[in-house]
Amino acid sequence: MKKDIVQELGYLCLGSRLRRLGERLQSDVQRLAASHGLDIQSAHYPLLAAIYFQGPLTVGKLVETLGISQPGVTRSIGQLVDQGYVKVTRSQIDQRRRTLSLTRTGTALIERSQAELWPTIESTLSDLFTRRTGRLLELLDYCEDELTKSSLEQRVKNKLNGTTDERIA
Amino acid sequence: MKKDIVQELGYLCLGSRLRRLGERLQSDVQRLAASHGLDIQSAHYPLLAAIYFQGPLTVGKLVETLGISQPGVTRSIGQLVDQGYVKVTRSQIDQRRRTLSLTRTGTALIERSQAELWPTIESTLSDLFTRRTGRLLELLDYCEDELTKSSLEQRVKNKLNGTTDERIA
DNA sequence: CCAATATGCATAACATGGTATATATTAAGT
DNA sequence: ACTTAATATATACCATGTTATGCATATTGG
Repeated sequence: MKKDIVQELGYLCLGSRLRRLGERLQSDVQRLAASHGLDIQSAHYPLLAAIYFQGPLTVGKLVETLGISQPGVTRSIGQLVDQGYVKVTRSQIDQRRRTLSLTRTGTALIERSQAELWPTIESTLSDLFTRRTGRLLELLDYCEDELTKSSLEQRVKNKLNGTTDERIA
Repeated sequence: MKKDIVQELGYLCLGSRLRRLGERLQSDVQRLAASHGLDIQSAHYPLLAAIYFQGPLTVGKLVETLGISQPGVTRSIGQLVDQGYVKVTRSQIDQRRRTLSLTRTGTALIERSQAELWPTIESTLSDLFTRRTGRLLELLDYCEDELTKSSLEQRVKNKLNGTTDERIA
């Protein structure tokens, strides 16, 4: 690997590296979902899952549950409503509150994802990220290199095909 | 801590969590810089540092060195030129290439940052992130909680004031 | 030498996060 | 009851990353 500068700067590049690694994983998950015919942005999974597992929630509860900013939740919910996965009802007792629940389509999406996709992703990432090193930077180096050699998407597909390929993973 | 859902979903939330943790660190570093009178976006440090340590570079070389996309580099460089930290010269031999070097102001900015800011950030983050756990998710839980209790910014300031406060750090 | 390809950078459009602030509704204090 | 404060959500705008694509300049093959 090159990027001597990144390694030399060490923790000073940590913010940018974490961010980019996160974006990379998000887009891999999204591509995987797409290849299963699941039309979803991976960043929306946490919202849908929270509603699925905890039942109807308000925007504020979602913010609390997920630790994302309120405007972020509001926008994501807007998109999910447009896509028909979430429906909104204004509370009768408090007209400010908007209660969010899954539509039939939304529920189906989550159930299919949970059955077909999540376990493999979970297991692949767990393999990749569970490493003996306690030093984050080394773990980060390792994971970035590995994901460059073979993306999460590729790894998941290999796993599904039984091509476990331990030489790479 | 709440966020049971985030913990329950595990690696499925990893992308979003890494990304947001990264953004948080970036903005803390930026606030720290500002409080030292250093007018810089923290995401630009890697670019400036690369030019500082390796001498004048083209856009393409920066892309290679940092592992960031070319449009990302182009935009950041544009801002750094506007701020007067970087100057651009078109290569005589190849008119497509743009060579980037630091201005006097840019060099001063890096040298002051290196002297006054980077070592403390490095050491604070190293303390925080060097933990015995090999499981990334546990490390992530730990770091998110700790940074919620006391931000990187606060920790660095404590460190500079000798308020080491090992109970929190 | 000229057409075709390759290279280096720029531009456009999007994704996903953030903060600051506006608006609407409810709750509270006098 | 009526002003004021608090709460829930929405809107506007910014930061930093990404792909996809355009355009100018270099290089190469016939």
